[in-house]
Amino acid sequence: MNDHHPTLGFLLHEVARLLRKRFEQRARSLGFTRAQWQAIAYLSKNEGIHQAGLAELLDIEPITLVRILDKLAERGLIERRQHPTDRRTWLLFLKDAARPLIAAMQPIGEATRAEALDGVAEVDRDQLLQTLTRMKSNLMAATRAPLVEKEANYG
Amino acid sequence: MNDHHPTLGFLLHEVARLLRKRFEQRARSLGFTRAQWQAIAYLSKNEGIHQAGLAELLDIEPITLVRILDKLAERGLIERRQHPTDRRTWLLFLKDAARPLIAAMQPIGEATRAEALDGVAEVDRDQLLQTLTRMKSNLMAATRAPLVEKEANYG
DNA sequence: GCCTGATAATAAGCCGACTTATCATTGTCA
DNA sequence: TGACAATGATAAGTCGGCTTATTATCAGGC
Repeated sequence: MNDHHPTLGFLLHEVARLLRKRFEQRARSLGFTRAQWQAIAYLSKNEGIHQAGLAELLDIEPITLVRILDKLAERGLIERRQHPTDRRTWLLFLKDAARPLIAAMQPIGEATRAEALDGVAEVDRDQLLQTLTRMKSNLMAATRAPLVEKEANYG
Repeated sequence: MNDHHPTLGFLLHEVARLLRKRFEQRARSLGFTRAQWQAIAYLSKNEGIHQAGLAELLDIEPITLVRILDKLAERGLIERRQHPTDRRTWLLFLKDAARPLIAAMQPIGEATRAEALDGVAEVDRDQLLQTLTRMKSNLMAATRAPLVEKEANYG
């Protein structure tokens, strides 16, 4: 938190929030949310996956996914089927009702992205992706190895 | 949602979430959250502001701020005082208990940022800030002027 | 002076993220 | 083979966003 402009963290948080908000403004007419759409999108490329696996792909906690899937299942968009041998496990499948939605969502994502990146040069877009990807891997490494770290060691 | 790698929106969302999570891992010992810290930080530079004004600065909805302030007030970190003439309005002030926390938070923010940006060149950091700032203003403009737009006009 | 519209704060209720904990099941290995 | 650790799903409860709606109050115009 410097003088007047926010730090990188807050800025990133705000941009992500605005992007999400904008996406949802547009997607509302279709009647579901970014998180639901994301779950469907990933699932469409990985049918038959189990919940823990999908949560891993989405990089969210399993319990977060459970509730999203509950809603999608209620609405008849996905289906949980029993694993043939492991009775703890559910396998996930799209139902046909979900498929047209995938097609409908794509252009909304593209329009939102285009709007956000208006006036940003191609090279800078590439650079943005690169930098963010690096940050993501730094942070994933850091959050996994919780706190045996600089400040902990110094203290 | 392209083939295997996530779109910009999802990537941004993930990086922001990881950064937040990491910050909160570190700040937990101090006992408050990113949103609370952010409110305190902005407030420390704008004491005497009213709630609507602070919400505007933070770019969140007033009702979102109310709850954050409720918690901070419960813990004796901030104070709502009556406006001298306008009885609708509360003016916000930090209490002395909050001041040491500001000092404690700063290095946590810096450490988290440094960790996230490890291996990212100085120019690329600058570029990142610039691109994100541009995206933020694009999106703020877009979300304000809700939906009289491309897809709406074409339809 | 009074009505009407704007503004400040808040309530209610939804959503999706989290942590922590529980329960059933499975797999391992001594 | 039988105890125990690991794993899959879920529950409970918290947090911070949101939308929509309500209550007070203020400010202007007639």
